[in-house]
Amino acid sequence: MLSVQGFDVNSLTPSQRQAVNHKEGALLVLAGPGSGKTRVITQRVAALINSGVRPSNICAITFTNKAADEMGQRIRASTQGGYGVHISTFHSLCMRILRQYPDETGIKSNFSIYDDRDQVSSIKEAIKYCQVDVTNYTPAKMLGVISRFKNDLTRSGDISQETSDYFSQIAGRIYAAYDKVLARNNAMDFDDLLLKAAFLLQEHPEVRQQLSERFRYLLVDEYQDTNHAQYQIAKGLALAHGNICVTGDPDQSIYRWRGADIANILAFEKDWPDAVIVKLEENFRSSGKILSLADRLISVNTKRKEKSLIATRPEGDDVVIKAYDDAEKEARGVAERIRELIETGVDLNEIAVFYRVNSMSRPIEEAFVAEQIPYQVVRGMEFYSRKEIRDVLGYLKLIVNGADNAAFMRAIGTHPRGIGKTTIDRLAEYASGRMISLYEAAGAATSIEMIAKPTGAKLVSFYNMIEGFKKVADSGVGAVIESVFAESGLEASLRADGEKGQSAVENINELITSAAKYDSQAQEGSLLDWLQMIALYSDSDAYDAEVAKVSLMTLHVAKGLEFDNVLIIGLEEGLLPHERSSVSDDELEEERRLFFVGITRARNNLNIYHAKYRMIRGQFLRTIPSKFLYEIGYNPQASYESDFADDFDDDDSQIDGTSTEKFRVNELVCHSKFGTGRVKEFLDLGPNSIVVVTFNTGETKSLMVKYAKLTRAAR
DNA sequence: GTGAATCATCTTTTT
DNA sequence: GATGATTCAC
Repeated sequence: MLSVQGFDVNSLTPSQRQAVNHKEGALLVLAGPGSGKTRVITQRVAALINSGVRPSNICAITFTNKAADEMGQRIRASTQGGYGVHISTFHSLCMRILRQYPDETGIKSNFSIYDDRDQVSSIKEAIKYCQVDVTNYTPAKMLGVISRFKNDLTRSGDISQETSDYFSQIAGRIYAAYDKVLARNNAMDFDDLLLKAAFLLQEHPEVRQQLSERFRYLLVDEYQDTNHAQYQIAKGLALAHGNICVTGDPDQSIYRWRGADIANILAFEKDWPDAVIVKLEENFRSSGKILSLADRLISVNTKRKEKSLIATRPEGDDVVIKAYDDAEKEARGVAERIRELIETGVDLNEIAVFYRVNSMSRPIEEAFVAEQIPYQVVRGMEFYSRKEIRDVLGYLKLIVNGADNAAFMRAIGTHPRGIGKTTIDRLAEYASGRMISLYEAAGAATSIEMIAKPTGAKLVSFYNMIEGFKKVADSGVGAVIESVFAESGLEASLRADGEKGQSAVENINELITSAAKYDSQAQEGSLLDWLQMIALYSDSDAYDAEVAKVSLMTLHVAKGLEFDNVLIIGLEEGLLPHERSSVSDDELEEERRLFFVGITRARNNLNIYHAKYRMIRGQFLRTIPSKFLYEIGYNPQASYESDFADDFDDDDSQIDGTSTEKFRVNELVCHSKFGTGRVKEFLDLGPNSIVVVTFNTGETKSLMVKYAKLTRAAR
């Protein structure tokens, strides 16, 4: 009855059937969690194919590569010849489009795709070039600003140097400089893929025409998490025929910080006035008790279209909510709970642990190791961001794209080779003077006056080595990596590095194996194709749902997945909701949706934990239970008071021997870390009094008086 | 000029 | 508590 995998049309609800059978024109599927949304999309694609539409005329866009793979498998399972359907993420689709139209965009198709670390080094260069105060314009901040510009399809030239405020002017200049750095390196960041594709469609009607002839039916999953650029791309692709189907749930929008705009759902009805709207409100996934908890939580959000969650399953087990003393005990509690579940015959791959930030996986992992519970951490880019892997990729990117200075720096710095900072600085000076890449400059290094002849010879031999690799590149990706690894000196340097080097060697061997696999599967895969593919491939895509292991992941990664048993940890103020997101009501509502997403992943069994103390930035701090706990109808205070004294009173006096002070509202205070601030609220709880302070940095923090070491500001 | 060692900084979420 | 920038010793 619950089988979401099944494809028996007769088992569809009337709404689902309506969505599947609506083949021409615009369709908006508003679907709650567990409503069989992905099933509807998949079946709709199958229905299109079975009614005679050529698979290659269908384009389905998913949120992750993993989701794309799964959808592909399901479509192939339920159709004959479902192979030609284009299924990918927005980013992968845009990459392909950009490679297809180099003349229209002026982008050479061997571009590098920059990940976050390449971006940081590029933005640093841009900031330096602009000669602005580094403390006000930090790399992370500027990358965030630029990313928002790009996602809103604002180009650096669009930012007025006259009418904008001072910060925007500077940001605009840094944005322009950053663009120049990327262009010089023949590189694109993730946002560029979207932005350039969006403008390609906007400014070249003939391209738009060709693409809408190719993709006569467009489907977009997780539409609530599309940003403006993605919205324009989808609109542009469907403009000619209007066959566009999108599915989404505003209550599951958790990427607002990345530019996702729920307004896209509202705009859909305006853009496509004839759009049919289908609502899927029945939930086939979660037990009644889990669902009513989720409903209670999400109802607190005020900026939301009222939508009901209709349970179709029995009430089920009680949701377990528990407090532990600290993160270690919480982790042990998780492990114990999982042991219990295993004893009742639960499969390991039907258990997942969710948390707000990646660093929270560590105590859990330690507990699992101690308890011998097999697990997999599903993380963003774990494998490809390993140092040794990035080193190898540096060489490979340089082989494909000699203009990529970041790749040059990475490759030349993998291990000591007698070329140091001074030489690189001089090389960079020479290269920028002649408007050539570092790589080209290295090839001519012996004729650079500032560089000593023996050092210059080393640079030239590095250049010749890379040139040599180019010849190997035709014989397959695996082969290139093998020769790069052996001949660059990287292998020798790692092998001389003991145990640590040994594991690095193993990782690179794993890379070679996967590349060789790619060689044998891809029909005409080149090194360039492979590089651009893995740049958009994250480790969460490698997550294996079949393997007998418990899954650990952030709440963001959990979106779109489901498990029989779910454990969510760290329900504490500052963590969930996260302190960086608690500034505005909108952000708080997004945190609430994030928790909602986590809860609604669970089919049968849900466990929610929080710790009374947690190590934050190296400090052991007493926590405040998350307001979300109260919102789901649970009073954490009781568990806090009961055993607080036994466990911690002794330590308390050692942490801070001073007696509890009483602060008045509006009083000026000083904190060793956060600086000065003004008391906003004082909760007199005797020795456990809490003071809420708005600091001059703009942050508002709730602090336990006895730990915070607040002093009254003299004045 | 190079490479190791120390010091300081910051710490959300992801394609 | 990791990563990067800077200093320091050869």
